[in-house]
Amino acid sequence: MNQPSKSSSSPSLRGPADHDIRDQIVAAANEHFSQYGYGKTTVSDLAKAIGFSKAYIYKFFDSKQAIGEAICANCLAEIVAAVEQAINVEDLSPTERFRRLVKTVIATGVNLFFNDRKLYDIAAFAASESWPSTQAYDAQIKRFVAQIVREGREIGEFERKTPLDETVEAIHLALRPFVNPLLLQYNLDFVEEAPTLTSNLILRSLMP
Amino acid sequence: MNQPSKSSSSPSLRGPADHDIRDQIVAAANEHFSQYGYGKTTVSDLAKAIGFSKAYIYKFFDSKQAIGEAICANCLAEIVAAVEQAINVEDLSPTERFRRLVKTVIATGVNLFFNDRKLYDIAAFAASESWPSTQAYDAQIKRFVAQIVREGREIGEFERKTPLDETVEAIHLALRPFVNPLLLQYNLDFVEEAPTLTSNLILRSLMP
DNA sequence: TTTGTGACTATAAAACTAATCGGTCACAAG
DNA sequence: CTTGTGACCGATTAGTTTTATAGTCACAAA
Repeated sequence: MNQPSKSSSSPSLRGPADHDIRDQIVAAANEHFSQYGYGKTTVSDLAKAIGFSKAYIYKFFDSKQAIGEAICANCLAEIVAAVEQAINVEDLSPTERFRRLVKTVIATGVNLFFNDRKLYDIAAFAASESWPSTQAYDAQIKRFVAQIVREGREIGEFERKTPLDETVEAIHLALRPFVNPLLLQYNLDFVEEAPTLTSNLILRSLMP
Repeated sequence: MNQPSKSSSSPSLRGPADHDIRDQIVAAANEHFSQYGYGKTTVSDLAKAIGFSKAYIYKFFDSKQAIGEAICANCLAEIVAAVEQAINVEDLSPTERFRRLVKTVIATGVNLFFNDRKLYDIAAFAASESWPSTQAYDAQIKRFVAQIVREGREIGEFERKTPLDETVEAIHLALRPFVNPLLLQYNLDFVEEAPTLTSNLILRSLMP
């Protein structure tokens, strides 16, 4: 067996999947990237930060971009977590759940933009290049939408004539300007009204 | 009166509003910008094209950007015209009118992107800087939407509970990714399904 | 007055060079 | 086997210099 044990899902990773050093690299990258930005951080900087040589980094990551991917994935996972927490509350109507989904996804994204701009820039670039992390994020949000719509239909709160797939796809498309980090930055002017306006529009279209 | 007679609406114009030379400049700019792009065209190029000196251009336009504004306005006016032609057909239901609005605005925008990329780039830049031409374009599309929704409500085809303003604003927001040239380029992947999907979603939300 | 220009400047973009950085590899130590 | 590195190469990038260009102005001809 010449091939080193690869991580379960993620590509462009090298060496043992769960390794102390890997976590150290990610931690250092998170600090450096968010402080100086992706472009101004060199791989040597990260190596120095954890007290190893640059070459050693490449035992764990395929490329600098792969490190960016990891940091970006963390970033987006936080948004997903925030949304999950917001909508997974007992005794919430699908309507209310959906409102919260929209509100939280926008608020968390905007927060990232203003309070962690350097990390946001990575996420935006990732979105522009369709990195796996971005696709996973997108898919996760879509899953949340599908879950809420399905529940709403079962309860009888939402209409059932339109194919579920079409509904979910359309909703996802309408939310894209605020879900996708690359697009969000061009829609900041609408961030105040958008949650209510868009939620209302979509919920009206879901009415039985 | 020291101030030269300014054009009625547009700022950053100089000298007589309707002047043969002005049209010549615009014509030359249209050709050069669409062929070589805004950046690669110099004001001297335009001057040479119409057989005058560069300085004379500045008797009619405040800046090179002002010329770009004029060309961009033409561009967007063509989209507006296409939409107008598509929806102003006798005996069309508001529903059908709306479908045509969405379909045409997307198709014309995409066409501009693929067949007149250099001009599209100007429009995209204009959108990113919110030039007056872009704002006017936006306002015009919004007016079309308002007109259709109003008619649909009068006929009883659309619901009347939601405030008209809110409805129009929400629809405009949902269409933005395809109306705004800056955003359109990031949504090309959805250009096939978007018209139907988005139209259906919005029309469902308009149902009485 | 209106039409038109050459000469000028300050700024921005090319062009070029030097340094840096991403990434690899052979090799060493435990 | 795993852990770890210095030396090296090609491609970007940073820094500088040089060139081109946007925009102004004083002035001239009709």
